[in-house]
Amino acid sequence: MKMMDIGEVAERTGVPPSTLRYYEEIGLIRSFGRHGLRRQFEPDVLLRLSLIALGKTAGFSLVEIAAMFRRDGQLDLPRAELHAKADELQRQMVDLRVLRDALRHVADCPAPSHLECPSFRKLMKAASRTRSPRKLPAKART
Amino acid sequence: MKMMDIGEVAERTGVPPSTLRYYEEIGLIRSFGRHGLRRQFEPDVLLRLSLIALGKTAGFSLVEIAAMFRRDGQLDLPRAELHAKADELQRQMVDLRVLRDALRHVADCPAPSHLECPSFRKLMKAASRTRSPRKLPAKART
DNA sequence: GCTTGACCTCAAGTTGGCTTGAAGTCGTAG
DNA sequence: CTACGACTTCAAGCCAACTTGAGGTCAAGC
Repeated sequence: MKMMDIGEVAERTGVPPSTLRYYEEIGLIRSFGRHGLRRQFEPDVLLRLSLIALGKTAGFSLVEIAAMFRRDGQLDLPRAELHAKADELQRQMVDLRVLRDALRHVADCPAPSHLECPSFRKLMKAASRTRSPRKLPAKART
Repeated sequence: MKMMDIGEVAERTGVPPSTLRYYEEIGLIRSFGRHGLRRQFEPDVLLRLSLIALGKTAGFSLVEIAAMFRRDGQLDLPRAELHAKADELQRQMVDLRVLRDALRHVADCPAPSHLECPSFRKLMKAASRTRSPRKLPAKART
């Protein structure tokens, strides 16, 4: 039962204390009582934070992620939704490929104006067919 | 010189008038004078909006996109940067593939608890190595 | 027993990309 | 000529996911 202070959790996960408090506030994680004022976290929380990170990377909102945990901490993953998500990622990959090719073309095309280059226009058209992209959550740590 | 009202532009691009006004406000598009109060847009703007959409799909912010246009409407993209961007997209694709596979596994794995499934844990680890994901801008119109 | 510094709360602020609402203008079809 | 409806402005609101700041608490090491 080695409990951790919020600072230790932060250090071990890279998730800042303010965020951990926020996560607790919205019910995404739980602390196990206090030591004085201080929240005490069970080691459990580390795994849970990994799962949260995974979910975020996949483009789920915090609310969606919260819904995937059962009260016992087990995952309760909506299979159909996961498949949908995987398919969405697949489409995103296709879009990215088109885009990547477009950028590469633009970088190498000798045409005086990209806007007049037929193959660029074609690539653009392909790209404009893309599905509404879901937000891949940011936090590019700049 | 067939000018368009904002409504026509909206209809032809799917971008709502409020957004078009917002884009003009931040200098992302321009209108060519007014007819009475009404903005008049040149057909040009349609192409420009396609490019903007393309940029958004690639994960560029509106500010970044704005920086890619020269005053004459031409694109101004340094080759090196474009290649870098393309490479970034490539990495993003790889990350997405890992994630997609992880999701598919989770959706289909018969293990009683994902947390105990070795291959899930492995996928999680792989996913947690992913680069900082670029924001694919959202606003899936729900 | 006192200082220290890691924690605490709560409210408010931030960012990006828009949307909404109220109140006003104006070209055109009838 | 008048009504209509498509436009206009401007300020404010919204959302997610946090962060920041002010002011307070408290356990542990000296």
